[in-house]
Amino acid sequence: MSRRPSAFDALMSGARAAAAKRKSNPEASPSKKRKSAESKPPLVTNGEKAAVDSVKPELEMEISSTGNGTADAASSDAKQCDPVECVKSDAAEEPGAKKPRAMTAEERRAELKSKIGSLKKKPADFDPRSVACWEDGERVPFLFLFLCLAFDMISNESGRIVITDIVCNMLRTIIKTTPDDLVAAVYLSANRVAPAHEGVEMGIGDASIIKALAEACGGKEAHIKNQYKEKGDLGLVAKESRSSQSMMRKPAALTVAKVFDTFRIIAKESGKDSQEKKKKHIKSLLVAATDCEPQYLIRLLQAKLRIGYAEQTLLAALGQAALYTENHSKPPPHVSSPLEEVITGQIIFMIHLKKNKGYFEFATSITSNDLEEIQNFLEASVDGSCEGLIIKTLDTDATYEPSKRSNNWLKLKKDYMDRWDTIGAFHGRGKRTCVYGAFLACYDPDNEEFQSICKIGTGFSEVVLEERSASLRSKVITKPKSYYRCGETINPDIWFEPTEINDFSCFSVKAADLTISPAHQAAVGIVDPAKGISLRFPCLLCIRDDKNPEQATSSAQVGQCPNKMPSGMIKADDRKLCPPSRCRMKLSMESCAV
DNA sequence: AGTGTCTGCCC
DNA sequence: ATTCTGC
DNA sequence: GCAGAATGGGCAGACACT
Repeated sequence: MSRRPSAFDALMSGARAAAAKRKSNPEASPSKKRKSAESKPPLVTNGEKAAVDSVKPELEMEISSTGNGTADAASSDAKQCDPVECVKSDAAEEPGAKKPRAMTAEERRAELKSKIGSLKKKPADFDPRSVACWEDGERVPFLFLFLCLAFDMISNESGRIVITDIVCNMLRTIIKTTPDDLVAAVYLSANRVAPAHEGVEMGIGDASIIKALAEACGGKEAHIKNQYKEKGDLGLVAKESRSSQSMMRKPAALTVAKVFDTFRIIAKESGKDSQEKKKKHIKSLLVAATDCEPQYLIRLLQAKLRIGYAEQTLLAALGQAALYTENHSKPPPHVSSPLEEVITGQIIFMIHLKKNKGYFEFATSITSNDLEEIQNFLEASVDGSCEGLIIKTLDTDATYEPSKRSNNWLKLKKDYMDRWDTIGAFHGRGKRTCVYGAFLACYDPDNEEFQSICKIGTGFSEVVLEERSASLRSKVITKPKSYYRCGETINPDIWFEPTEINDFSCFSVKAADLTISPAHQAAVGIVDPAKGISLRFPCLLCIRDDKNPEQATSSAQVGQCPNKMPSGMIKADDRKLCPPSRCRMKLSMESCAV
């Protein structure tokens, strides 16, 4: 259902008063020039403040406007006259228009690109008008947003401060010129379509995107998939496979508002043929996209912007932008605080329990600071099929704080350790392009079959991943061996020679648990006639490259019983609970986020 | 109506 | 979920 | 220590396909 409210949501839900104000004035057409239309006090800062404050209310308005418009997506598309066109005609009608000739799209882009660098200035030195190549009130070009966020800007920066400054300046630019677009810009750059607690999702995944992409560029799905594997970035694939259909008439340039609206429409589509409709919307965006736009459109759809910038940075930038554009004399009324939301959540929870005739009960607990005692209690809990313990300090005032990790509440869990061979791998994506992103581990029951047990994609340092990828690349075979047994839903990109032929090297893997798996085949037939066993939270510990290894875990061992696995080793964590020599299992402590 | 695929969400 | 990396 | 970006198993619900 609804997720935990984030700081982002809290911020975005500011100033309902402004909402009321705006709702009473719904005529304010976004495509009209703001200066004259709103005729707010001459003091710009006030206008900007309103813009910042009204982020949420505006969103609500937009939602309702698109929602009430028409059920049919196409017509609602059409109804929203293209913002750029509107503005252009506006300008043409206006006798005193500053810019006599509308620039061509290319000219605009060139201008934008040449100016965009100054976003890097310290906010104090930044003139929020200096980079805008659109007029006040004109819809902000989508390209602007993603030139800022990606092109030579953020993606080439690694310092948080600089990135925050850039985003801050970007937001200020929008606030200054087209405050109506702020909501869309903020949501887009947060890669969201609605506040988290509303649970609105686009319902678009890689598979749908690949289909849309294939149709958009007239290629085959398989081809797109291969490109994806090769390039590790669907966005790049989109960018490079430009539409093959010649476009006689270039659609109007994408705007921030247009993209955001379309995303909302996509999110709202449901029921029969909804997938088809979503695909259509995506294609329509792609057709209109130029430059690096396809790349970021696709990345947005995937919710993988991966430019080293995400919610927290946006938050900081938003706050900073607000500081630069207003005087924060009075906090907006009725800002719902995170605390409020939490309380609300609890009430809902209790109602829910009542409905379902649930009840509370105290967890089994001990009070102790004796390590051995805790250790025994942990083992008892594990024997009782619990995941582990929650440890809570009694010294400090350890209240539960949602979404926060602290050392006052800790999860205490056990780990399993074992060694597995590798029979396959998957191409890495993003920063793992060109290396394998995950490996298919298996175990070998008495040398007759290699049965898949899990994929492993975490625990690799970059160096290890590089090395492993390099050394395994020479072991690639075209088809899985007949004695590789692996669930049908698991399709590695690459298969490897069996490890007998390799120089023996297997993975030391740790896991939180063993589970009966519908997908993996380890020890199939032992625990279940059709199901195998898999690992929960598998994670690479190290790679054993010795020539004379002990054998990897055998079928008998795994098959015995989940939760009863012989544990390999004993390695204490940074925060030791007990001396390693006494541990039979690794104690993994983490702060508790519940 | 039954099965398969995809997505989101949980951990 | 777990983990690694750069700041 | 934080933020971000890689990656895991498994399940339920929604659609699409047959």
